[in-house]
Amino acid sequence: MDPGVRAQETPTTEEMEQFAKELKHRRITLGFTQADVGLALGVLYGRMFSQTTICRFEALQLSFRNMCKLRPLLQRWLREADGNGGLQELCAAEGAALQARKRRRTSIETGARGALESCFRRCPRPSLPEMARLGRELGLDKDVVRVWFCNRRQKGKRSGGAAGGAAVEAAGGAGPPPRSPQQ
DNA sequence: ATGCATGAGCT
DNA sequence: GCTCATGCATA
Repeated sequence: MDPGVRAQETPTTEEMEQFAKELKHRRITLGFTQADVGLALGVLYGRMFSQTTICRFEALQLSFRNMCKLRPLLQRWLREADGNGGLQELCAAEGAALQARKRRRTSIETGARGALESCFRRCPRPSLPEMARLGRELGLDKDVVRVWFCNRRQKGKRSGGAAGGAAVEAAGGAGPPPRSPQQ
């Protein structure tokens, strides 16, 4: 009764950093851009990823759990890519992306950003009324403020660079995530 | 490389 | 509404 094959074990932070570094190096050596890799994953798995995601993976700027999910795919891409003689321009253009969307990116003034950061330090999770008030003071829409706080919290959960935090979890039974009763 | 945003899933 | 995974748009 030898399990032999164990259910996917959680890689250590060191292994993850090592892999991210190797991926980036080989990717560049093979002459691929981050966008190329994202597209290749689409061809190999039917699941495409953006340049942004590949960039964040290499920089360890995703949550540890997210990194664990993407690693197997990137590992296989690495195998395919360098096992091919080292130079293949597969999947050049998948029918030329048809971009009809033109979403605009809101730009928050430097001053307002500083104010938001100050508030975040005091309270990372302000209530809706408070965010609305803050928005009024800064001349920002309440939803812009709400989204800003959401994104700010996410940044604090990144793997790389984030030291002193809890990058290790789920090792046989993680307790229930602490949930604060929001209104 | 990174800021602001969307959408799914959960509570 | 929040968290989480993900990406368009832009610095």
